[in-house]
Amino acid sequence: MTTAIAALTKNQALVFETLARAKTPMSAYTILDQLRDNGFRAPLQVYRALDKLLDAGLIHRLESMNAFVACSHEQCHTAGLIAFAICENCGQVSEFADAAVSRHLTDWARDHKFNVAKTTIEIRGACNTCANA
Amino acid sequence: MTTAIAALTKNQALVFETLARAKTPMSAYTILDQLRDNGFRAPLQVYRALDKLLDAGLIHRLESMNAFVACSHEQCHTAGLIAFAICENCGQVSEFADAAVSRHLTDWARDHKFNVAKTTIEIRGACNTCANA
DNA sequence: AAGAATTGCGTAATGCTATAACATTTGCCA
DNA sequence: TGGCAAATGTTATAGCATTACGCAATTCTT
Ligand SMILES: [Zn+2]
Ligand SMILES: [Zn+2]
Ligand SMILES: [Zn+2]
Ligand SMILES: [Zn+2]
Repeated sequence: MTTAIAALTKNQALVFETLARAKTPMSAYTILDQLRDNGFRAPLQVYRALDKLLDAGLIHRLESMNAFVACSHEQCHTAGLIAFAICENCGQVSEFADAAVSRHLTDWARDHKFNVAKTTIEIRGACNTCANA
Repeated sequence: MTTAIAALTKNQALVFETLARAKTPMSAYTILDQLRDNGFRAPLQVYRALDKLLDAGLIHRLESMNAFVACSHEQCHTAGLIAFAICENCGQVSEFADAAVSRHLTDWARDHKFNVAKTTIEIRGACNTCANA
C-alpha cells in the first residue's frame, strides 16, 4: 500500500509541490513559469498534471478565478461537499465543509430529480485581516 | 420612474435580448457572432454590455463555464443568494434561491469574520430529462 | 446656452486560459 | 521480449478577456 502522493509521476509531483508551497491560488501559466527551470516548456505539461491531481483529490480548481490550490485537508474529498472563501485582496483561500449546506443542496437535487456530478461553492470577499486594514 | 430594461442602451438591449431568447447559456464570443448583422465587430462591445447587465442584475455569469444567462426571475437579485443547476448534457440551467443554504453560508461568514462580496453556487450534472435518456 | 464631466462606442492589439493533434518515451506485465 | 497503457514532449490552435486610444453622445452645472 502506497500513499497517493508517492504514486505521483515527476511532473505531477513538481506541480503539486509548487501548489503546496504557494500561499495563494496559482494559474496554470504561473505554475508553468515557476517550473521552467525544471524542464517545463508547454502549458500541456501543467494541465496534464493538474488533471491527475484533481482526479486524486490532492488539489482543487477555483472556477471563479481560473486557478488551482492544494487541498488543505488530508483526503478532504471524502468529506462531501467542499466550499471556498476567497479573499479578493490578499488571495488567501479558506477551504471548508459545511454539512448543512451540503444537505440542503442534496435535498434540492433530489426534489428536482437532478443528477449531481460536481458542485462548486465559492465565496468572494475580504478576509478578516484585510477587512480591518 | 423607468424600468431597468427601458434604461438600456442599444448595445445593452441587443445583448440582453440575445441572452433572453437563448435556451442555454452563451459565451461572449457566441453572442458576438449572433450580433454581427447588428453591427457588432469586436468582443469588447459584448463585454461592456455584459458588465452593465450584470450590474443591473438582469443577467448572471456562470463561472464554471465562462458563459452568461438571462436572469429567469423578475428582480431576482433582491432574493438573496442565487444558485444554478447546469445540465452538462443539454445545457439547460435552473436558477433557484435556497434560503437555508443562504443562511448557512451567511452564518459561516459571520463566524469567520469574512466579508462577503459575492457567492457562486453551481451544480453540474444531468437534468431529469437527460438522466432518463 | 456653454462648458465640464460622465458614460458609451468603435477599433486594434494584446494577453490569458485551455485543448487538439501527433510523435515519442517509459514502465509494466503476460 | 513483445505488447500495452500511461506519461511525456512539442507545435499549433482554439477560446476567453482586457488594455489602450480616440471619439461621440449624454447628462450635469453654471
Ligand atoms: Zn480539499
Ligand atoms: Zn485578505
Ligand atoms: Zn437571476
Ligand atoms: Zn439535460
